[in-house]
Amino acid sequence: MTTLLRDDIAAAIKDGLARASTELGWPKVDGVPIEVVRPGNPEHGDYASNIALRLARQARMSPRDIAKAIRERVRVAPPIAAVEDLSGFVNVRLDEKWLAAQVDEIARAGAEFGRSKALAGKRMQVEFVSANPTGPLTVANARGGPLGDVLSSVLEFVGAAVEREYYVEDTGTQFDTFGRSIAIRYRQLHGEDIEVPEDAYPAEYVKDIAAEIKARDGDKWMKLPLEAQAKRFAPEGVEWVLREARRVTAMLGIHYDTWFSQAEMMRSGYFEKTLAELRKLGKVYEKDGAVWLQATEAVDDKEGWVLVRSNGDPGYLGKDIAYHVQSLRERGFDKKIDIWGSNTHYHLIQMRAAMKALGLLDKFEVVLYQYVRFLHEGVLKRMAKRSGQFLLLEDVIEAVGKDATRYFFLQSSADRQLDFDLELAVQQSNENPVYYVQYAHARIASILRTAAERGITSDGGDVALLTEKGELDLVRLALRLPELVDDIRQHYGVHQLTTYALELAGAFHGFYRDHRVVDEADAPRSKARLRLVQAVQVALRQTLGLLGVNSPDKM
RNA sequence: GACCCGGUAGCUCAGUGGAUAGAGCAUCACACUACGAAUGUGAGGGCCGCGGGUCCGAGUCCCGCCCGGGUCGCCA
Repeated sequence: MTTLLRDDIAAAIKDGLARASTELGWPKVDGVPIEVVRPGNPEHGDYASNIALRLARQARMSPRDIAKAIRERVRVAPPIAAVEDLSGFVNVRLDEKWLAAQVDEIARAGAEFGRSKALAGKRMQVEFVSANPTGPLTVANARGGPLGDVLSSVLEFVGAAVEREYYVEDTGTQFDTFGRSIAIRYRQLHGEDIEVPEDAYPAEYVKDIAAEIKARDGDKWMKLPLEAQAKRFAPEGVEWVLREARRVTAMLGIHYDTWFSQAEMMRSGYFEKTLAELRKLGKVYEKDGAVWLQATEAVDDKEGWVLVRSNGDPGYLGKDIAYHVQSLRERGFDKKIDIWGSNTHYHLIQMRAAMKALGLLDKFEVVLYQYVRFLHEGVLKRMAKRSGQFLLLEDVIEAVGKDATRYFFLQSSADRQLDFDLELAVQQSNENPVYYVQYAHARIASILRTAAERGITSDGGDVALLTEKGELDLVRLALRLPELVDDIRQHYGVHQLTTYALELAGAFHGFYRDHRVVDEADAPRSKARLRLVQAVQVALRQTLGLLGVNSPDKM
């Protein structure tokens, strides 16, 4: 399957339109794309096009006449069985023999089903989570995990070479503060009466890190002044955090290709190089001893944003621009997709302005997800590492498992805010829709086992025997997966996969009720239906695979 | 004040400008001596926040307003 079914249908309609246009002497109607959708109402066929409605004004004809003229000229040949026109729509019905034959195609394709080469040859970097390396992963900053991981999987599925990247921000103020926080705890552990200042990280894990250092080195560092200790301990703290991040993301089934260090980027000289380029472009100015980027895209009254602080330290924006330039130029990615929390939306405005100035805007994409709050003592709260108030990702995974955790994050669109109630999540984990989908998969596996025990397999099954609506509707649904994957390639709405999984599983459960698959009295039909449920299983497995969720044969 | 996201069934949410707005949960009533009941069938439940506009057609696009969340730092 090299092209998408809907594209084939659209091409057939376009061909019909072209013929109608020449035969009837219509004015030129170039440039109008043929859109094809799956109508919600089955009476309207398998695909519908609104082309006649779109053309009506321009052609100064009634939509019905246009639709009729097109309908009469669309070539009817598999996969198309019939073309109808109704209220200005051109509706297409798929050929049922052709549909049945797709069962073999899908079952045979197996792990290849749904794949494409749409992005073959493209190198893409998907950067996600990348939380400040100053504490463990919380449910808030973890939301980017499943989003980024599944998007990466989909992009790979359509042929791209994808690198999953965790950007380690191991320079800057927060990094220094983290080191100082550890140093203070270290001193406290040695009996020093020193308070934790307000801007430090107060949480318990900071003590754990300090205790680890003490256990290993004793009072070896006590003679150093605080700032020197901070410098010494910050990288150790980051090591600890990254070790945790690696472990916990792995629990979620996420495996990064690169853990890219900001410090390393700074050492590469890219920061200065990028600054020089921006300066050359005339996008940079000096004020109050700092270096600023001109806010050409500003949506408010700001004139610019700081790239280098007046104390000489590189600012976050400057570093992030340089990091992106390095990824897209030196590291050679055709596209960099960042999965960011919505609190960075102002940063995104700044980044877009910078990327535009540098001519890299078309290679820079961001998926913003809204924040996750959590229920703490009955009250919804935002999480913040610096306030020491958060719900650990690890605790959630341990409570409800990897699959339910991933599914929870992937159910709603990134644009929607999530509220997390751990108690409720545990209580409801058995009702997580992921099990509904997995159950469909396991049920099919069970049917195949039972059939095999009774000496019936799908071998030699003739899918031409699949003629019932209930049977063919399953095929129709399965065939939607490649199109859905292509939608996600374009719009990044990975949550649609969970909706689809639910729909396919539901369709199968309904089919199961009405149709006996294994029937010793009718071996040919059994074989054909076994083939069918195998195809459904393939579609389910492919979908769950993209979601990073298991496809169990037994539950 | 400016900008971003959300407001759809009691709850949680789907819904690429199309034709009669969907699912899960919850409630009620049913269905296992049949391939897995973690299932299925049926019922009830909707001014798609409000008001304008564009369009042949608006839950979807535009404008205004209301409500909830977020952001606007020489932090990251």
